[in-house]
Amino acid sequence: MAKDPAPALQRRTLTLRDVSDASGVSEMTVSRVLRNRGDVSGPTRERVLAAARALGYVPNRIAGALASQRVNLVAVIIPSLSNMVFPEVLTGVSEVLEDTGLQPVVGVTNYSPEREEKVLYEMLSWRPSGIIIAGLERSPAARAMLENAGIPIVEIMDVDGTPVDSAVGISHRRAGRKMAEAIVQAGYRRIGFLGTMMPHDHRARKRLEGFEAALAAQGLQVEDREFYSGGSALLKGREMTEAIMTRSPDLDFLYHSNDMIGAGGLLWCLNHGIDVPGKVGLAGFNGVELVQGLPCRLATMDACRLEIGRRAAEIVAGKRPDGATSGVVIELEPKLEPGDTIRRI
Amino acid sequence: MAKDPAPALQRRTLTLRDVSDASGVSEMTVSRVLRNRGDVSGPTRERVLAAARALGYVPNRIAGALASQRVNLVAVIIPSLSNMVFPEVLTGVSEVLEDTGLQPVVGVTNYSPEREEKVLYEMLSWRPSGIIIAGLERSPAARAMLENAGIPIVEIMDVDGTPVDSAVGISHRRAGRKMAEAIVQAGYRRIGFLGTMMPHDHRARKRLEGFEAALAAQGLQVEDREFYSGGSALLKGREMTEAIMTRSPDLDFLYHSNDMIGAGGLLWCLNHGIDVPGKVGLAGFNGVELVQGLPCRLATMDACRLEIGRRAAEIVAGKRPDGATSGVVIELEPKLEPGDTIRRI
DNA sequence: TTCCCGGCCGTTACCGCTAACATGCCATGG
DNA sequence: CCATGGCATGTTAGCGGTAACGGCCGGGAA
Repeated sequence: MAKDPAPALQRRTLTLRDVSDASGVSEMTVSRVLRNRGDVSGPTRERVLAAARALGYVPNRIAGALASQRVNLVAVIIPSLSNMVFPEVLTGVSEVLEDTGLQPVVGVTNYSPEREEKVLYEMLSWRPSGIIIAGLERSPAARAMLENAGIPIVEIMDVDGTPVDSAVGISHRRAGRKMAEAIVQAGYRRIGFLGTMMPHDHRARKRLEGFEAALAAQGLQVEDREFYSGGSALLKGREMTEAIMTRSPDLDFLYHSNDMIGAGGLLWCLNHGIDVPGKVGLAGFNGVELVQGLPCRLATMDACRLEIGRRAAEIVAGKRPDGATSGVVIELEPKLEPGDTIRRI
Repeated sequence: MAKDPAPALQRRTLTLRDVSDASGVSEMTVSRVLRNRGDVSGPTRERVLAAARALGYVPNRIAGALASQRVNLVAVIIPSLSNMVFPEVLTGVSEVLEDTGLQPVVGVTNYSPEREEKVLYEMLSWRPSGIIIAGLERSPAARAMLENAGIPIVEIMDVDGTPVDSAVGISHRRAGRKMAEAIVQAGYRRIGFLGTMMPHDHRARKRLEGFEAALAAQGLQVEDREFYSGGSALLKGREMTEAIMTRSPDLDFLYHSNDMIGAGGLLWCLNHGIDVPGKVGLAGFNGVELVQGLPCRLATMDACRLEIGRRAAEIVAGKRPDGATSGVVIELEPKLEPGDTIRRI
């Protein structure tokens, strides 16, 4: 922003008044210049900008927001930052918000409904002009807060449920189903499942539900399953795969609830000389970049993370072609990427 | 928070006034109750809380912050969210801030000085009560903003330089040096380097500088090098390793600027039946969880990310034993984890 | 010339909340 | 008995901006 190093020894933080004094115009005029709003003559504008820069003035948005009843913040509430999927959603959001004057503010819930409630409350207390929040399942209190917020709400990642307002995501039930169908189609019959032990990861649960439903439709079922929580997902993937394959050596497919444990499973199989995808097939979920670097490409399903972030941001920013900022529901289509770990028929 | 779903059909957002009307006391008393400050009788407190809950009132922090001149926000400014290292720093920060009433707000710069300047300006305009910011290198304007902010500033990750105020981190030069010494000690002599092409990743640069300096002290040098930018780091690690080993087949050690490309390199070596660590040794940097899941543990150096986050937060929160909130410099000691990819002597 | 209009800038009244002070009440002690 | 003091509550005056409106001035239209 400014290019001059501001003067040393500042007693208190600067206000519009300081800039107006320094440039000989009213505070209102300074405000107009700094916001680029209303008519100000060229020379005046220059004088004001010079003064502001020289002083190192940084506007006080708190005061500005209170007076104008407008806040350029969009709350983005997500369960976690550590699993590669949400950072990509954020990238999409930032991209779209970039030139709107709006700014994303991130809150993390750690998959805890209590924390979600707290984070939401905290966010709302700053009166953001929109909310993007992961998932459709939440406590009654959280739902009430969203309903009464009076701002655009976009629930993301998932469309299997009833949104408060708008929603952008994929159907995880359908994703699970699709994967099951592809697996059965490829001739696998004795299928194992490996996943996380997170009661609040509703999307993983829905994928499994869809997966099992599709198997059932073919007269099949999940033969064995293995769960974990915490720790290095890659390592857990190895360990769980070892465990399940020892216990049920006749499994011919391992469906993992995410790519990271899937990668671990793949590494274990390759290490043990198991023929992939001949003897055992593998699949994960999310389509993270990582899988491209593995010795052979893990089958996965792209969760459309970037696109979800973009579309959600477009809604809150009023950037949709139809201008709608509420009641929009967008279901994206996850793409199956068979990679090298499902037999080609 | 509240447990009742708030009443439907809210015309405008609620204010203290609405709660005070509903509970028959003054706004000031409501304010006292909601902030748990000052004396309020038990019954009054109950009535007020009940009314607030029933209405679904959410305080307006904007007004509160303006009136009290206090903001419970701590700005955390980092280069990226997508490489596993900063989320862990954030975890440490959140942990410590948890019970202080302070709240972290994240800004991402994408390793761009211009964006850093913008993000910082934006953050400062909300008058946070502290700043935690990655790195020591920044534009004069950014430095000036920090110097004039009048709040605790903690620069994190790195201590090789002059902090504006406080700093918590490791010496990346020393980290590079230490790794070089361990490698030479183990008998490796023809050493290659693989890294990112990011002119603004000063910490990676410093590690390389330290690394080369230590080699030079032993009469050695980096024999070949390979750089990348963008894409899946794991895949790039494989590709770069293939490239460098094809070009310089006599290299006996590959030092990677981060664990992700190191993991890619390791997978490539294992895939090509190269004896690790006998014929070729490998090392990365960061100590990310991921490396534990690889077929053999990549040598790495823990960057103390969690601890850095914690210590930084303690400073801005005034939680240090000595209560200092400025001028604190903490150098943490990165630990070499030799794993299985450096010969044991 | 008069009138009107648009460019430019200032004045006033808040935005919703809290610090600081004022007030009323009751129990207590001299 | 009244002064004293602590509790519980109310009143007042901003915090630092901005919306809305008003005033002044110069120039083109009537």
